[in-house]
Amino acid sequence: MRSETDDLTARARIRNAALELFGAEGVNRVSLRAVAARAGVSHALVLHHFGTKEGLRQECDAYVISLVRGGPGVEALEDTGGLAAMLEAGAPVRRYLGRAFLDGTPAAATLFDEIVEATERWLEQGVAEGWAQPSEDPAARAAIYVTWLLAPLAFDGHLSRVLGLPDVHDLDATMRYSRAGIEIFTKGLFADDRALSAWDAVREQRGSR
Amino acid sequence: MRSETDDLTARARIRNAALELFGAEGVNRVSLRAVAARAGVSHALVLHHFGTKEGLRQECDAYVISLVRGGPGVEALEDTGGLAAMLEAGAPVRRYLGRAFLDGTPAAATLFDEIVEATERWLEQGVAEGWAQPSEDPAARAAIYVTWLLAPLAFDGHLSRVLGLPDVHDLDATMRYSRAGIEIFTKGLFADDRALSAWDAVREQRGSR
DNA sequence: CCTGTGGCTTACCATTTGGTTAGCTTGCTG
DNA sequence: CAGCAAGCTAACCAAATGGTAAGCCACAGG
Repeated sequence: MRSETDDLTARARIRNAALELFGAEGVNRVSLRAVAARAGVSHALVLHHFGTKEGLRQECDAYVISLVRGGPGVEALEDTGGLAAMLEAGAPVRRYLGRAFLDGTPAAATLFDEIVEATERWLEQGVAEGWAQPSEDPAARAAIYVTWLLAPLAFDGHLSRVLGLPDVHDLDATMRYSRAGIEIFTKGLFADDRALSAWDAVREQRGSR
Repeated sequence: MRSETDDLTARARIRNAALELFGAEGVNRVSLRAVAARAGVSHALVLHHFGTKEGLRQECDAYVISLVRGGPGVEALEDTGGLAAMLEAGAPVRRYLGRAFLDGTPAAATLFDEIVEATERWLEQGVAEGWAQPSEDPAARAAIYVTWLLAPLAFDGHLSRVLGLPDVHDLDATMRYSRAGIEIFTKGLFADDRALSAWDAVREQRGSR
């Protein structure tokens, strides 16, 4: 197993270093000098290759998004909404994606929209085929569903701490909490309609005000 | 309605300004000078009152957490896991809390743990009383449930954009997506066990490797 | 009237940040 | 070999940031 420092081009090394650091810390908490140091180059080289820090971020965005889109099969965005490909990607990429969605970069916003749209189509199909529950508000449901699948990426630290796991991005950790999620998606969480009724009561109350 | 700039003490004005800005942008993207400007004071006064930026953040943490804990009834953390109080708080407070969880401050971590623990007890009670589904892994389920309730706070921008709403923190917006969430919690998302079966298949496959 | 004391500001400082410039090295090509 | 382009660096810069020092100002109490 060769060291990453040896073989890759400096440009790729910088991109990878940025990917890891941006994903772990957030873009604005990471300085170009930190990226350069991790890549083993001078900080001026980062600018030489990417122009600005924003340029570097865009390169990371494009790279990661290309991984997700061109993942295991072009139909990735057609089944579980591209999220399968995302979850199969390496931990650094996953972390970076989570950060990107949180930071709200334009590229991430576009990707998010795509995923939600694909998910809505997918669920619509599921309803037609009978394996998904119908919904009063399919658009909102698709959006919420996507945010829920992304939630573990956003709250990784808390999840791992609470579950006593070393790192949520470990496959073991992913397995455990995804099981809990699928359980809810399959059986629901509530055994009766009281929450739904309560919500409707609130809606009515507000509507009559 | 008086302007906030008039009556409050400068200290409180600074705290409120910090709360808003930190919540909207994230702590490290906001400078002390920006906070000071919004509060209408010099940036040195911020330091005079709170010592350091970290001190200011801790004050915000403590203030917001006290709002959540001492919200509508001390039993807040006993029913829907303190999240009800959180959602009833004003938009700035909600935004700040979301950021705090994402930034992973120690105080936020403690609060998160409390909420998860309270939620687990609450669900346990629900199972005993028959209004909640049983779970194979109650701890993981409680943790996932909490992250799911927090997800809209984390992905507010994306949610509002996708749903065509001006601001997720508007009550109208909250109503809409929470309805979709409760729907899933009540009816589930999948109408059969195929996702659960697929997960178990993966587990078996991994276990035998 | 003096004398604090607390709220508050101006002026300053060291550090870090993203970004620029000039120049060095290496290797390819005419 | 000349020269030229690409990869790369050291040195530098202006701006912004968190933080400090000194002092102003109002007002309470002796």
